[in-house]
Amino acid sequence: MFWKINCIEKIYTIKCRKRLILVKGLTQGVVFLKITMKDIAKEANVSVATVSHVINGTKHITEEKHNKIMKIIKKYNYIPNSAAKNLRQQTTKTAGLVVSSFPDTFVTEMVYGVEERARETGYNLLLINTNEDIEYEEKTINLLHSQMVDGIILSPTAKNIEYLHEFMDKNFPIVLVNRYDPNIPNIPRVTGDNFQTGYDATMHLLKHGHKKIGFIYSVPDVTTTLDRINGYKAALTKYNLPFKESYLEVGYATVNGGANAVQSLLTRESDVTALFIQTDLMTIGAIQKIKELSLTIPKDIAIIGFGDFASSEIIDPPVTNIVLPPHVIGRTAFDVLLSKINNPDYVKHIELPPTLLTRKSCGCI
Amino acid sequence: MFWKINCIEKIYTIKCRKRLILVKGLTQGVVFLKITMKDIAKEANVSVATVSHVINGTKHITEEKHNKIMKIIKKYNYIPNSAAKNLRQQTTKTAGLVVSSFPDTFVTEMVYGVEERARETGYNLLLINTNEDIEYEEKTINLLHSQMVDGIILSPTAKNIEYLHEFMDKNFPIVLVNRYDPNIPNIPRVTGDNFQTGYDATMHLLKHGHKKIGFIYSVPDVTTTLDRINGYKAALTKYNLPFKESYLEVGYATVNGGANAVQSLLTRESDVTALFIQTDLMTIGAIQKIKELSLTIPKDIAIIGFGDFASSEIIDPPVTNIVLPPHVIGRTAFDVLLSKINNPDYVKHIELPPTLLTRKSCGCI
DNA sequence: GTAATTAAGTTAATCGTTTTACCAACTCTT
DNA sequence: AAGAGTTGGTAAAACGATTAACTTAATTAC
Repeated sequence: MFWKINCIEKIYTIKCRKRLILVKGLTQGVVFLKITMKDIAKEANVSVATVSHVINGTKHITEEKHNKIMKIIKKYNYIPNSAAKNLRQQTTKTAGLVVSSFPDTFVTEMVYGVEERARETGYNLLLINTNEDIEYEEKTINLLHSQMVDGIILSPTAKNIEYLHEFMDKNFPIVLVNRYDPNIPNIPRVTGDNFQTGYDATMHLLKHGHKKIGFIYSVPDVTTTLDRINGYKAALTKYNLPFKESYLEVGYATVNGGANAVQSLLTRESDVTALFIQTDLMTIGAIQKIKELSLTIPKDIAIIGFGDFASSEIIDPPVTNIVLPPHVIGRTAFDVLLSKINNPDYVKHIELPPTLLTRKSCGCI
Repeated sequence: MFWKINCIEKIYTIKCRKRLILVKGLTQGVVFLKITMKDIAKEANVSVATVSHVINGTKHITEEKHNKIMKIIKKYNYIPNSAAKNLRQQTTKTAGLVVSSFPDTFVTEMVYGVEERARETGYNLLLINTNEDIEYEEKTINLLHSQMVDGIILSPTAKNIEYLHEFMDKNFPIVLVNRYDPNIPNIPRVTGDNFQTGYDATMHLLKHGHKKIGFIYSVPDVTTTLDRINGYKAALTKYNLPFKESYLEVGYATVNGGANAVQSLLTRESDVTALFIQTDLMTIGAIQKIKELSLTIPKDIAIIGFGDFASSEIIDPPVTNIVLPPHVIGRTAFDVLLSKINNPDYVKHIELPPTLLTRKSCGCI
């Protein structure tokens, strides 16, 4: 480290680009030592404790000294070293947001919701994308736990997150968002009401005469998918219709995936008259493919998508969507995390209800 | 702090949910002391230095001790405290990404690019959105500078970022992305070639006979906008056409903003036959408004948008877009930051070229 | 006028690592 | 067999803040 060269404990004022820059130690070569609280204290002729008290308002200090210290702090543009502060205080005012991927605008909006609320409450946000890699997820959470963040909002990769028990037992605040593990009920979570989402969308199609409804999901074996399928089943049951496994198809949350899913679903079950599609990109791919197959929407195939992407209204035909409020989910998740941080016993499951936005693509307008 | 109660320096093994949890100190009530390196060392009958060397591979340790220590580490699921590590090493392996807002899929994609590269190189990412608040931006960068991150990727709010001089003089690694300040050339940056973007899009319209071309931008006085306007002007000059200020209109990067911009532009300059629109949401709003006005695209008004959003192809009519590669820009920016961290003298300006994706909306197919 | 209280500052311990400098015990050289 | 090198390990000093406990002086109480 270049600054280990026998430093003179003195602060130089050097001129640099029209402004004064204050540097500690030798100024020849690449020597840029950061100013510390000790330097401030020395210059103000007080102890470091006093400086700390002035900065944090933890003790009353006479106005004279207060002003003197503040002036020096300003002059040096001094900011307390976060690492030292974190170490001593055992807290970082930073939260971790661990998502498994950014498949669609839904997750993106949710991230912005979390970020917004964090900013409002003075927290920093460490964003991590595990890319659906469960080992990386566990590794990451371990790392974050080691004094990097005060708590974590996690949208887990898999439905099975047994490893979280360890952190719960250690009392490390974790809040689940969007996805969860039904076997771990005593962990707070904020999600959309996915059962209702599946139910409402399906009911809407059933009410308008559809009987063979395809269901294109993005990822298997996560609660968002499973709950929506359960809602879908419940609606079918309500109409005394049988549930057929072969009406389900996976689309991997991409445009191409959506197109391929439509292709295989329609070759397998050619009598399908409606589709419920779980992410915006898949919906776009599906519409593309349907047009390619010279079928018309909604005459030949009706469509309900999930998540109201901006272009829904100007697509031909405008797309009916069922939506959950990702931004609110994100904000709420952060608030829940704060509650959990402040009260280790806090456990609450929040489910936000869906809304149906009817447009032409479902033929029901 | 509840753990201040006269702790017994001993580690208990308690049973909890089928697994063993190891806790230091008293186990009654809410006492969860984290295991430290000292505990590991004590149990292994070695010094903390040895444990540290084993963990970091900084010195050769006999296999016997090595294994013993590793076993204990595993048993306790021990991870070194990051705050202490950061403090001692004066580095955090964390980068800050400061953006001014998330107006469109472009910025979002760029963020994912940065995140992806950070993950690949073992860095953590602190994401901050300044919400176009320049004071918050400066405050944030100050905070991050204080030992929270090793460097920053910044997409600044304003064109004028004089305050950065201070950090440059202090040798704190900052890389600009997307936007920059032309008055500060000696700071590395990664952007799209916005001049070329404006030039190419305009040229394409001019080539196909358009002479009165409206330009809807999102934010005034940032380089992305200014450079594209310059490209637009250059193309007009090439065709010996005059530049008219009144063909420019601001749209604030929202759907409604785009719609309003079209409205006011067309009332002011009713003879406009083509529009070049700078963000996806504005494009969507513009198309909505144009349909509302019973004009047809591209017959009455041709459109070129910026940024290829997924639904471009299935909108009616499919939208011609000029694109820059946000994902690559993000990735590249992170690589540049790494270079800057490793070599304080590194300065490079990287500009990535645009691509035109021709579809029906510009009438040129 | 003495004791008790308050106020303003300071001292020094502490947070949990990393890393330099040192030591003791071997192994080679010659 | 003495000196030089090497190897495996440790003690202790950082890193830069916060904060409990203490001091000293000034004020108030009785």
